[in-house]
Amino acid sequence: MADMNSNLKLNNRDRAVLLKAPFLAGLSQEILVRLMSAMTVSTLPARKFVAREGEPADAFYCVLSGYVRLFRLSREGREADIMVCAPGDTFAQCLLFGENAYRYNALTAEPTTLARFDMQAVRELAQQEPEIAKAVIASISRNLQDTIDCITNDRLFTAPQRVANYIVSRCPAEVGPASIRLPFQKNLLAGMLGLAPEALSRAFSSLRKAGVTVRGRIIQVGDVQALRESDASRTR
Amino acid sequence: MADMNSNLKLNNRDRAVLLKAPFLAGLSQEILVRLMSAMTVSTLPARKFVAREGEPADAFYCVLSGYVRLFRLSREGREADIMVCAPGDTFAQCLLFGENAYRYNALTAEPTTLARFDMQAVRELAQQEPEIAKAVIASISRNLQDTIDCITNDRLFTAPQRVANYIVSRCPAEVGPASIRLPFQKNLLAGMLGLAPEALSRAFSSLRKAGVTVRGRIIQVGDVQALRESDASRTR
DNA sequence: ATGGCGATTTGATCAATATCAAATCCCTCT
DNA sequence: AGAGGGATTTGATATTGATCAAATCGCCAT
Repeated sequence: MADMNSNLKLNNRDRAVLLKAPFLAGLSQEILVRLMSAMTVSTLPARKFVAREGEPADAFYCVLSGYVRLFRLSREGREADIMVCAPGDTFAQCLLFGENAYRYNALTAEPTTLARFDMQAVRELAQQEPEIAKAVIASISRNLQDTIDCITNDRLFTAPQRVANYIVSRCPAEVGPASIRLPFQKNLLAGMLGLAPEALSRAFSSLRKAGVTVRGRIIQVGDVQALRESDASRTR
Repeated sequence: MADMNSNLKLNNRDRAVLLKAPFLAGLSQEILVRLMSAMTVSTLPARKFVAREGEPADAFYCVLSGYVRLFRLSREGREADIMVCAPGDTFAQCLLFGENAYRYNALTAEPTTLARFDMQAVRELAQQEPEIAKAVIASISRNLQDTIDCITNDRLFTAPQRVANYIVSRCPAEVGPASIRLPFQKNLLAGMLGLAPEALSRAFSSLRKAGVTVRGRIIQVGDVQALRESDASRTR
């Protein structure tokens, strides 16, 4: 990436995200140092490709701030989102011991800071250090679980149900009222849920009767438990 | 599983499948011996649960013969297939260093022989032997790729397109005529492709104009390349 | 606070697929 | 070879969500 701003220094916020990322959390100091020697940090503006489907894969990434959208293109140019990576998420790790080309496009959805891990270097570290191999296994596993959740959501639930599930999953409390703020544009959320933006919008409005109010990025829920158990989450 | 037929001896066919399974292929003799000490073999009749969602996960499995259907249930009892495991496929490996409960149901679709790997034992082996850790990473990665393919298929293609893709993927030749036999009931295939059985049936009949003939489990394709590039694989 | 513009919503329509019911097929067992 | 029964197909209809167009909203820079 020609216009990437690369530097070795992390600001405090990014460092905190990195150390709490599931991939790195729980590793010893010594191991962290070794892993971070295979890492560089860079910041990209919105709408830049981090990776393109078919390109040789020589690095995987951990999002430190911002969001990265992973998607594939059909022959006619329609896009299918695979997932949206938030701070702390890792992507393309599954290419460590497998294919050597990216299997999807990765595009920043907004200005984004990334930790870039050199594939070859980490491959070698993982062979030497069981702790690193374990961290890789754990984080790919989490990825797989999330992807499986995505399939079952798509196949089991309607649009309003998936939206309700998403809202509930982001509410801090299990019961009572809640107010959350979407961390990104509705556009992105629609893609994540496998919906056209119009369908997301209609899903929100169909959730009004379950006590959901939407104003811009702010979503208010009358009662989280009621939403979880509402018709919208049960029909089909 | 009370009615499981457990034995340590593998017949030749099952042994060959096991050694060629992506998870084990390429491992050294010594490592294989150690892994197989954490393994037992068992044969189950059709329609037996190998695992149930929520149950503590103390083993993962490699299919040696037969088929295992992985699926989740909605609250109302509708089922969503996640994948169908064929001989050589491994499942539930992603629980090695993560959750300790199965995240989905696993049900034999027909009489099935399985290699059962003790989770705890393999966990320890993977910590000691980088080669094993590497094999685990590679096979979970493959799993993740397949699951991602599944999502993009669902989101990008219509029923006839997905069916056409499936047929093409199973044809031995890239071009010219082909005749394949479905390895299992159409029921299962429908689930794999995220379709109701009726929709699969209609998809097949809509592929007649692309040169596909179906009689029982036998599928004849006039020209594989034509099918790959047909409208059925391109519309949308 | 205000203007402007991209993002979102709303409306109308259409295409895809689920669902339920009935007819037919095909595999297996005798 | 024939019967029986589950699997599959076909038909009719209902739902869901995509698509295209137009109206409106809300965010951001003045």
